[in-house]
Amino acid sequence: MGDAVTAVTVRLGDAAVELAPDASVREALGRLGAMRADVVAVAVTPAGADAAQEWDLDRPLVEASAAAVDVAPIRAATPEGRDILRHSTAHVMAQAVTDLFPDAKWAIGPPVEDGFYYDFDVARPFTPEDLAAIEARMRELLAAKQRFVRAEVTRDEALALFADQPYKREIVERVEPSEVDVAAGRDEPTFTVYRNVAPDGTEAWVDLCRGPHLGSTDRIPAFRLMRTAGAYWRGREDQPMLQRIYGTAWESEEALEAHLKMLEEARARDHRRLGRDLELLHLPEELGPGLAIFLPRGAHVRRAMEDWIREETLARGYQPVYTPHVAKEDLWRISGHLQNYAELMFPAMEVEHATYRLKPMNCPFHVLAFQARTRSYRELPLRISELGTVYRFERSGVVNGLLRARGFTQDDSHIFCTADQVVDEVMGCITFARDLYRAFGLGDPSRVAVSTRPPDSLGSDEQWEVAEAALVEAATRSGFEVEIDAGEGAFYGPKIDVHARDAIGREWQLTTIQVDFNLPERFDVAYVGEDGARHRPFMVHRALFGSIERFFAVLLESTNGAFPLWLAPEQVRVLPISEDVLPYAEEVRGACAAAGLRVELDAADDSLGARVRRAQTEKVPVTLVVGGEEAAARTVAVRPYRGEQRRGVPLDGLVAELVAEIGAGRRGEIPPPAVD
RNA sequence: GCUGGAGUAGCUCAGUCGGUAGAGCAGCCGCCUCGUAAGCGGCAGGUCAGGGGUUCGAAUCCCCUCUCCAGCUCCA
Repeated sequence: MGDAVTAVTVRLGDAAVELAPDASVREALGRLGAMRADVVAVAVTPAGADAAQEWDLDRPLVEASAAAVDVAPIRAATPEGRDILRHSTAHVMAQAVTDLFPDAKWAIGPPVEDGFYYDFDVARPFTPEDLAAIEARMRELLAAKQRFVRAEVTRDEALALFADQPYKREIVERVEPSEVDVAAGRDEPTFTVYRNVAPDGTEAWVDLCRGPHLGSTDRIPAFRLMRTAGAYWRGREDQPMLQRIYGTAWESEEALEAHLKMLEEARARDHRRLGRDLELLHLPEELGPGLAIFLPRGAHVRRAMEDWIREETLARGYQPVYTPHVAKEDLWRISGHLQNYAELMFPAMEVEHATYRLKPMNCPFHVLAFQARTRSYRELPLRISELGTVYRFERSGVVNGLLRARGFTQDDSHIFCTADQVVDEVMGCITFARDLYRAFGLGDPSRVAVSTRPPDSLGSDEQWEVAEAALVEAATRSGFEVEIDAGEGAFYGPKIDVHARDAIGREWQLTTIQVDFNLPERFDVAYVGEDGARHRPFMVHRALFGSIERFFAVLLESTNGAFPLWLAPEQVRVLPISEDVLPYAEEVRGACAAAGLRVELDAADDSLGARVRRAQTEKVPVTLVVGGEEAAARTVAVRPYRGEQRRGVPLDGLVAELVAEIGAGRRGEIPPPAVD
């Protein structure tokens, strides 16, 4: 390094070309036949380096400080390419904001999933009219064909350049020298800035940025400003609130349109809308935010979920308990919830000189169940389980239908076990979670993450280390690649979160498995060991659905309300073609009901077409149309929600078929259907 | 909790300059007796989120509160 390089060999796959050091990577790609209009940047790997760097197209080869480099074009329609495109669009937006609001101070403007944002400190929040004006100004800047020009500066130069930009100065001041800087013998980091240069050579704007960027502003094919939002500087509540503008940018108008259409569809999939339209849920204002009523159709689905988990829980050796919804404050003081969790608990209720609290968690009750009598090591592992409804006073801004509620039900279990049983027990929970995801059509877990010790937490270092290691071992031995979410554990112990991906690709955290060493200590929980002495058990807490309500909402949005047969609130609908076949239609309904199917007869005074339409829009999995032909032959015409119609299907055979499908569905043997 | 946006019939939405509210769907009643995604006609349905203010007059303008949405923060 540092030696004068006279020529650089540039390789792309099998092709190679030798160029002068001052040639740009753009030129190199051109010579290699890999330059296209949609190439936004270049992945450059200097010989000997183990990772590629993203470079601007106009950056000269000499800056690689290597005699040979590997290059690969980064195209707009790739995740990396879109990030660059969006990052550049964020810069253009900041320039437009500065043009329209000269006093605006800039914070950060990164690409994010599906778009970008930029945070500003401005005198007043942006209005929708401001957004339209900013977007219009951005279109002028795109047409102005400003080039993005990269430059390296020192810390002092950067501080001088952004003398009137306090947030940029703060960023500059906080940066430590990177590994690259250290390797190059620099004790100060190098900063990069990007100047926006107009075709006439004048500098229109400059921003601190790691890059890379597009060659020029007219290379942004399609963008849209989406919305404004408040956001704390550096994401901390004690910091000033900035005004954030979200936008999105894409490689083509078509891609932008497709994205906007997808957003529209996601809105239509909202569980609150589906819950209302399909008469599953009722979220009236009279109840209060974060509280829900399950209407009969929703209740049928929920019961199917609850029946499944109850049966499986018993089959896997858990003991059921029932516990109350409130308890005296003393209990919450012993458990530590009043000290550590008070802001999430509903306020106290005074009753006959005693103070009661709604339960935010089921754990203390399960501990009391364990302590109902002296426990022997022979009883361990003891798995205590219930569907326990808890109430948490969530801050008003975070409540979100069933996904984030103030009252919700956990399929909650606490496993009391010895140290050497922990790994097996946690593995059992992970396997259980996998089986549950499969049965409910979510496929296998998409992500398994162990959350480690957070800053404010109870317990000793040794306890945490042992428990974290046990969780990692259990997840690994269950066949999952474990990710570590550092510092994300609960205050009372580390946890494993099991995530699933829904039908439209969104990831949800559902199952949580936690080790709790707080409660056993606080309640002085003990069992009598083989040696006759008292021993402290480990306590593993797990909720597989997470929350029944939340899982229900995820399932509803994932299936778009078209539940698999075994979960559907109404599994079969019978439609008589005319009044004279009503007796046979009744018979069909009766045959289904006798087999345990949830079935309705729609003999309303509407045309068959209207009733078929109603059955389809209500997403009933199986519609049976019966007329004279069917009555005579004791068959049905089957119209499934998805798939082909079948006529002349024998009634008995169909009922057996549906019963078999329900069994298979419950056992997780039916793969999820195509996206509805 | 914080920032912005919104709240009109069960649902989706219109309502101009401040002049006391309308459509489609759903519901109810009647006609039609029907072969696979909307047959026809009629009726009823509103404290315009709630409260206060300005005004001769408020869905419309102002203030407060509640709720919802999008974020931030937080989380199952």
